[in-house]
Amino acid sequence: MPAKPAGPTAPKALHIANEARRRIIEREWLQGQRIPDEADLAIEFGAARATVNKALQLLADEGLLERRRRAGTRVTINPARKATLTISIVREQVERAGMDYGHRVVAQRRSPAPAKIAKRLGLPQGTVLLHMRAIHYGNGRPFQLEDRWINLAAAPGLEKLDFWQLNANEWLVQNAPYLHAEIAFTAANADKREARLLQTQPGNALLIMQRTTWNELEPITTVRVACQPGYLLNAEGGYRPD
Amino acid sequence: MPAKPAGPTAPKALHIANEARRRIIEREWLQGQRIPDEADLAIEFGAARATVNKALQLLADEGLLERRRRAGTRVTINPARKATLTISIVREQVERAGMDYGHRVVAQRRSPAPAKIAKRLGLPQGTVLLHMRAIHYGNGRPFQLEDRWINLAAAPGLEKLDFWQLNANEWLVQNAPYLHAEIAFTAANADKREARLLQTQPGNALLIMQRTTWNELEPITTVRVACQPGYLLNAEGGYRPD
DNA sequence: TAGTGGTCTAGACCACCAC
DNA sequence: TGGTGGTCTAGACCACTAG
Repeated sequence: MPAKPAGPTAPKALHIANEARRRIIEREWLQGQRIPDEADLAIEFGAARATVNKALQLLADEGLLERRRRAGTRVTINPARKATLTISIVREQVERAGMDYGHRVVAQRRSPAPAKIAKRLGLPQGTVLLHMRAIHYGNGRPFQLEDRWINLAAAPGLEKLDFWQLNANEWLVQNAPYLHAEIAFTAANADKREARLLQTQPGNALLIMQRTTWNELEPITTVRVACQPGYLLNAEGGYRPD
Repeated sequence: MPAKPAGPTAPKALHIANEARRRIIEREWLQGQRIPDEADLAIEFGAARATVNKALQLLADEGLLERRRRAGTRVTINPARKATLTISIVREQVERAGMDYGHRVVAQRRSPAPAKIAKRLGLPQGTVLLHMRAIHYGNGRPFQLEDRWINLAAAPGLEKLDFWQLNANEWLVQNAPYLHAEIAFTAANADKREARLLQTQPGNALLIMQRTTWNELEPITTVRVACQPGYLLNAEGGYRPD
């Protein structure tokens, strides 16, 4: 008899994952210890092995389990805490906060890449890039400063656009999907220009987000975003609730 | 004839995912457009529908596709860029950087929760918590400052421990697994005490990481970590390479 | 109400590696 | 070399919702 009903509406794999998580948290399965193998758990939960596999892979992705062929599945001793940052386009961030969005281009010109930028992109120093700086506003107050370098070769069609009006951020998201990205965060003291543009004082601590993206062949763009003082970047961590 | 060989060693689902990603990136499948349904793709790739499903779910998790029953699968218009932060225990971070790890507890005492902390934990103001501050060192130089509040009720066995010697961070990771976590980043200017402890100047911009964790019943701990000036936090973004 | 994704099952073969 | 996880298949039923 093939295919039993897939459960009322509660994904069985999730149920198994949650139950396994409970056992780990309540120390029924101890750190470093082996847990029963997939076949046994399949019997216990009355599920197919594939379903148990899906559940355990979920926990392994979360870092709670370590799985190896032949060696079995063990509870991780020092689980790394994983968090997922969802970085949407600035406009959506601002609008989600219930503010009116605006943006203004401060500078835009072709310019040979400085050593630092060239290195970050992996391009020869002096390669001509499009350099632009813009301010994103929420309710008329500066929200983020954007300092972006764009590899013209990787963004066909971009030369013709008028970024004085268009939003480079959104154009790139929509027109130059990336394959690989590097993201880093740091803090910096606002310099005079940043302070002026953000309408704050020089020296104030700013959260800096630095992103570089590549397609399969070449770098697309690198951007340094300086957030307004006090900006709190939230990430989602932990596991989904039962 | 059941079960064909699972492919030489190349997971077929990954191959399909990569090919689909290529089609998106190279605009063969346009933003907002519907892509063929699972059954058709299964035929095209000579795979079972379950395999195609796995591949497309992967892309949906990455934010490249939006899938809805009956409506089909569409290419996301403004894909949110997702990044995964892997936050391991400080000692591992330091050691991975090739430095010697050390840590020193600066203060430790029971104390009623200040309003701000109580609110963050969702506990009544004045609840007695364990408050501790510690410095983590790399090669003898301050690496991170940790300011932690622990809910004693959620960490049984903790009262008896000697945190002047033990590493609270690691003890908690090993003994009080959390179910839910909130993580946030911001920047702050070092105050005098922070500057002294980090051996830097007051006013310097510090990257601040603020984490709070809960088990299924109650908050466990909240911690504010101040990183040394110039600290760069790397996240992993984008998609896995082909 | 019919088309699409979501999920499960039973069986199978394979890769890996601890023993 | 055998036990364990990794993956695939073919078939099935169900949930959701666009038309």
